[in-house]
Amino acid sequence: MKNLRLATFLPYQLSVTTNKISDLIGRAYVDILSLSRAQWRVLAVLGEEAGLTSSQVAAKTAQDKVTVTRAVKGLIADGHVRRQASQSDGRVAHLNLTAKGRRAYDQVAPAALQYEKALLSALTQSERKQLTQILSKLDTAVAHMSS
Amino acid sequence: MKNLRLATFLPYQLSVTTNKISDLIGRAYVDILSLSRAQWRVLAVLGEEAGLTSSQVAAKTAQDKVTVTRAVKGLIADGHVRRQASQSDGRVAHLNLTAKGRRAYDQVAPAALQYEKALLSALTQSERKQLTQILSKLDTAVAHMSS
DNA sequence: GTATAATAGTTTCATATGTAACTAATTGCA
DNA sequence: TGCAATTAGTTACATATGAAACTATTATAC
Repeated sequence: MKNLRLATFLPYQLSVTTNKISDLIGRAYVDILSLSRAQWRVLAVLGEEAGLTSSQVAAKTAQDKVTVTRAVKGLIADGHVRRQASQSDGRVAHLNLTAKGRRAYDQVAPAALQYEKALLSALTQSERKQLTQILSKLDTAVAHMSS
Repeated sequence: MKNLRLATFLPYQLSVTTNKISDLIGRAYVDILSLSRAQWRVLAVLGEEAGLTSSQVAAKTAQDKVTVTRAVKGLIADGHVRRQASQSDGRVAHLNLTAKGRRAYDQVAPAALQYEKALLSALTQSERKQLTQILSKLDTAVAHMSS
């Protein structure tokens, strides 16, 4: 078996590059809006689709339900999100952006897309396709390995 | 400008897939050795190269110096690492694996490589090359964007 | 040569995180 | 119907994290 060298170890490379990108983009919502990454993700999915429940948000953002609970608590406290009890199921509540939340979303989403665009401009069209496909394959592989 | 959709947003995809992989591999050293990810990274670079200083470890593992301080403290406490003051520079200390640390490294490194191998087997040879190259390009791009 | 700046590393503080235990509501099924 | 098993969501706990302030040492400038 070949030796382990961190610098060429795929999971490490992925982690380092991903964290750099996350940190960079994180500034957009941390600096501008004082939102945590978890909160920004909640905002983002609610901006796409209104009325999601906490569990749905957790699934869509790939975050722990505890993380979502806390993020939502903060977002409600500062008026970005409104919670509305479900009529049909007493356990769940639907979450929606307030006008303030919508403004925050409309302010940060373009900045995020701008970052993505800048990153993607470093890649050829073919590389972009490849990357998406590779990530999808890795995702499938890791899912199999976890079970 | 197109709309933001989290599911197809590259930084998000990268983050989700990377975290899944990190969590999976993390089990190898968390479960087997009760090491944190930060500690494992320190162990890994010291396993490759002996006598590194804390700063060098921080640079090589892409971790904050505070994180390294704490990881090293733990590793010294449970006997995986030994610290040795530098003769030439009173500020720094050189870090080395103890015999126990070496054994831990020798035990976990193959497991980590095994995981990497399994992941890479989901990709074609060409995709593996592409991925490394793409990550490197993204890394360069994000470095430029940060400054 | 001495004062200033820079570097290595640690500690403090405030916050973020995941696991597990918990409450409340709903579903499944006998 | 009625009770066990699920599910949604929260709380409690232990631990992890980064920013900033701090100490000690070395390098730089004059």
